[in-house]
Amino acid sequence: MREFMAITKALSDPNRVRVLLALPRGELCVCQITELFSLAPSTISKHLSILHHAGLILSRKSERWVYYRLPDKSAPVVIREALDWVNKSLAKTDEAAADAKQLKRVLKTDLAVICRRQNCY
Amino acid sequence: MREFMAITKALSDPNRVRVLLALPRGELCVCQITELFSLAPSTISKHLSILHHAGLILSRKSERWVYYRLPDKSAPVVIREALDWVNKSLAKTDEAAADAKQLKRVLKTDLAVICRRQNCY
DNA sequence: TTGTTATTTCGTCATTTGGCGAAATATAAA
DNA sequence: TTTATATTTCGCCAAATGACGAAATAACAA
Repeated sequence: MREFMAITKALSDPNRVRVLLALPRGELCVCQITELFSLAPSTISKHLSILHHAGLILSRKSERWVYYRLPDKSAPVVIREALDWVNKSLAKTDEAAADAKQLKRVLKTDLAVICRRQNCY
Repeated sequence: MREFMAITKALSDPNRVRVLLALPRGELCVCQITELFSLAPSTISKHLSILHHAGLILSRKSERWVYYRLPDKSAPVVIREALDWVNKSLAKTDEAAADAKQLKRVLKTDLAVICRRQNCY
């Protein structure tokens, strides 16, 4: 029950759901997600921490960057079903399409440029 | 997206999830649910309103009582999948078992007796 | 070493949430 | 009608939440 509530609480914020919708195309580092949503890095970090704590995303550290990704088929059933439900329900919505478009732009931009941009906040 | 977030927000409170776990055995009126969870009637009413607004439960008024139930197969896919996910994930947990046991006791008790008991709060 | 940079943690603030009791509403009974 | 009762709405309060910037941490570069 505790584990399940961690998942539903993680899913109860729209920005966290948007993160889950952005990740199926592949892992993203914190600054890319920050750029995608135009929120403060500390805010994004908190959201990612909540998603990670619930088991909805995994992380990998490489050099100076932390990359977050969706778990694979070996994840617990409750997690896989939650992620399937989210994607099936929202993948084709306008919001997801708008984020996908913006994500394409972010992915085209050099990572160093994006990270430097964060200092403006 | 808005509709989806109404569902995830409704699922983000443990007492509301407990309501969904209590209903598969059949509809319950507000005072039965109030008795089951030992919360104030106004609190239960608010929870039921949130679940109802999200489409996770349906209501029926009969005489002085309002009965809440789970939607049937004709409900939107997003709703059915959410309810399936909740039940599949939690039906066999200790919390659900404890509530089921308590529910049996509530169902054995005369409705009039239960309702009168609410005045004690 | 020192400095740079990506991320996280901490402290603060405004908003939301979940709880309650009192009052309002709606329906049945007298 | 008046009374009783089941539920909802309203107003309040304490706690949780989501946002931010500043400071701390971690890892690379000079």
